[in-house]
Amino acid sequence: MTSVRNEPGLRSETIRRANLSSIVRELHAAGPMSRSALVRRTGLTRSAIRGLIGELVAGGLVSERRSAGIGTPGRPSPLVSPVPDGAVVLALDIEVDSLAAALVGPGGEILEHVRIDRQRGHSSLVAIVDDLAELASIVRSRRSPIRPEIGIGVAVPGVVRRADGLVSMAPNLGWTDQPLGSRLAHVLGDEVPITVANEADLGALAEVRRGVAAGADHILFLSGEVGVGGGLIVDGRPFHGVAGYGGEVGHMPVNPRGEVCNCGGVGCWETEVGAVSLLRRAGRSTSGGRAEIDALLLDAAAGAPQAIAALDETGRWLGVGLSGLINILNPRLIVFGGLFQRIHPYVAAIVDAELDRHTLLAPRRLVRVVAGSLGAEAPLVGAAELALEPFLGDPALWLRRPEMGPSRNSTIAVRRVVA
Amino acid sequence: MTSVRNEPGLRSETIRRANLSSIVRELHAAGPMSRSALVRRTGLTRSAIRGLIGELVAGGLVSERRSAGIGTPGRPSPLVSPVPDGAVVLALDIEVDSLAAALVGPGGEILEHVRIDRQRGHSSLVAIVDDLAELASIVRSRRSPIRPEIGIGVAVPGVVRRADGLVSMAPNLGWTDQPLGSRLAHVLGDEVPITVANEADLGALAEVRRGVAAGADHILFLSGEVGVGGGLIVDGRPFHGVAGYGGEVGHMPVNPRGEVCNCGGVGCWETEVGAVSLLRRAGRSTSGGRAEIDALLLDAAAGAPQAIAALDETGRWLGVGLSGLINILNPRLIVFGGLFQRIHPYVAAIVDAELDRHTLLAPRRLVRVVAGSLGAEAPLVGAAELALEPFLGDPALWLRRPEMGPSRNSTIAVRRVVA
DNA sequence: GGTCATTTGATCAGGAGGAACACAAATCCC
DNA sequence: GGGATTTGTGTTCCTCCTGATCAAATGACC
Repeated sequence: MTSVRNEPGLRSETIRRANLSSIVRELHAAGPMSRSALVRRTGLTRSAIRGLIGELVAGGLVSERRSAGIGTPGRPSPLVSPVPDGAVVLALDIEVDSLAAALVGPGGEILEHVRIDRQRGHSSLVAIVDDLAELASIVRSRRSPIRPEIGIGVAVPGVVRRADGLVSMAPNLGWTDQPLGSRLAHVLGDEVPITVANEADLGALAEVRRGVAAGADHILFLSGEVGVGGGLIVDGRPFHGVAGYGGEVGHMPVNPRGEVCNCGGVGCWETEVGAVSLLRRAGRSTSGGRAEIDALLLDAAAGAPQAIAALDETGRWLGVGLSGLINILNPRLIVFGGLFQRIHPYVAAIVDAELDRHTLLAPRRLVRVVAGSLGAEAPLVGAAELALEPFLGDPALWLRRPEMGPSRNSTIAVRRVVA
Repeated sequence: MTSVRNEPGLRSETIRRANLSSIVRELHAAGPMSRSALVRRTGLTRSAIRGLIGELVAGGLVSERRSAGIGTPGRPSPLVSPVPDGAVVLALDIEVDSLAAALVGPGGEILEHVRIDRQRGHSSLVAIVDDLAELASIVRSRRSPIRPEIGIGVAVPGVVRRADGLVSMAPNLGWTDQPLGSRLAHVLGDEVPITVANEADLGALAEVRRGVAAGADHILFLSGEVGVGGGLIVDGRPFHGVAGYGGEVGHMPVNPRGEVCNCGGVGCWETEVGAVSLLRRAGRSTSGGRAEIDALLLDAAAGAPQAIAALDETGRWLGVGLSGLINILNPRLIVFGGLFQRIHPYVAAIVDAELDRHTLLAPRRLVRVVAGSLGAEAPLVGAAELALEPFLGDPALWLRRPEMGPSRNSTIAVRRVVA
């Protein structure tokens, strides 16, 4: 039931904000383009674009310069570009075996980037946050002086409550109900909004903004090393259920006679398709991490039967689980990230065959399974996009007023006195 | 990647349309209310509401009348109501064992309603469409003269392509790739838009608009007799993947050693939780349909062990499958419809217990499982809501102009001649 | 190199739409 | 019956986009 809203109704200002947003989004998505291209892509008139661009230029968010002549008749249209320093975000990424920080500018340009290895296994919240803070100061110092970031985005391999960045569960870090968001705010300062999200959700966002899924409306991103995570883009927007817990496809039950999962359930999908089961099937140490997987893939490439059989079996279970997800979600694209991106060449054929067997015909025809294009940096890129989102949605909030002109609202109403 | 759009950019008119829409939506959702209540709920000013209501009144879509005094000081605010004939839709419902038609007015008021029994089993597209046409003419004749409906919504127990109403698969009707949409347009006329959708999708829409889930943002509606269907509401809007095929939760794989499903797969959820498995577990005829289920429930209520055991087993599988869905979707509410609504009292406790076992803690805490409130009419109600949606989204398109005033755009520009 | 077509920027009037304000009307309370 | 309160009414103002017109800059062509 709709109730009282605190926001005011739509008014002229809403239009302006939305139109500014659509210009900034176009530039962010497709890079610098001519003013006339913006006219075509936004549907606004030349006059309107002119006014809006003027405001963005005055506000220091975009710049115009003469475009190099490109052989078309007519008056040349100036090239509009985002100003590199216009809106910079800090992206942080907590992975099972590494930590990373980056400064990212509008258009997704990575200005600075640091990644350090991390011991696999459990670490305290405080220790990780301190390490992240150090990485942040490193990338910041490389680019000083810089205006403060407009937002901070953080990727975590765990279940995250969006509202405050509480990490409800992160088995690979050994975390339960750890207040990552507030701890980060404590260390990094609370002037800048900090948004924490699941790494798979951010991988999905990254691939749909800057990767193979660019511009797709409905995608499912699958990521995982030990655990298996899913990220959903629905109608072009990130999906995350009621509290941000959505997308935990790893704990979909697929095999009631399967193994016990570390979530407490039995036969969860991730017990069949995760790195551990793949390594065990191949007869390898399950504690080796990424190097062990790489060795397995080398074996498979060389034709080792046990390696190939292990990948086939994992591929079959991937197909079984994905079938259910495709039936439920009817996505246009499934993007393999993380571990799955690396094994994609080896399992793609089997996955497709399983999909043919288990998926309803209609949604099957529409979906494709592809490897991601961003590799290990997908969550970091997604974290930047997440932090940038408020800016893209309403850039007017970040317009620096050139000078505060005298208020024109000085009309003094004359009170009429009635007898 | 964003591309050239055909729509113009946002302008003043967009604002007006959106504000008209929000007024009409409020009235549709919450029923008649005072003008001042609309001011509070839309966030618009009194001036704006005045103008907008005036336009809607002049256009014949709403009416104002003095409200009965209700004991509050201040000038009384007139009650704004949708005009019953303002926007009427025709809703059609194809069920396994019945067909229905209804005329539904704004506010969801059912003006006329007919439902007839149907032989369970396969029927040709042509025969069913002819029957629906007859039902349509019956409800129409009961309310003549009436202006033509503004839309027709159709519920089908099958997989439907939204774009043209092609029924890709409807096992219970024996349909494969049947062009229901175009056939209906052929018989009912193509002046009025016809939208066909899956019955579970429409059940979800019905429950979120007029049922237990009123106003919830994220819900999963579960429906089914023979097959099992799911309907999703995501962020308050119906979800239906790329082509409308989303929500087919019945074919989620849950038991690789289970039975063969009529989709060709093995161990689909619906082979474990559908009516057939329930009846078989209870040792009853699996061809009996609804009456057989009712008898089973009577037995269970009387304490018959086999009936109770069968319901328990179905409840366990319900819980297992729902756990996966909750982990993936993080919904606020799961609404049991159709068969599941009827068995809800008998399985609720077991389902909850299974959810406690299999669902991740964080999303588990936020979700509730409830019985639907619309019973067998949920798909029909949803079909009406679906047909009404274009009207709610932009009521300005249905404003009847009282009289066409002389165009004021008669400014004749003087062409300046330059030397 | 000049001319013309074409495309696009610049400028300005116009219109649409909501906000803000003052005032009037209608109701309740005392 | 007077006052407080709430809400409708009417007017003015501001914001923002559109559309028309002119000017500028470029390519194509002779």
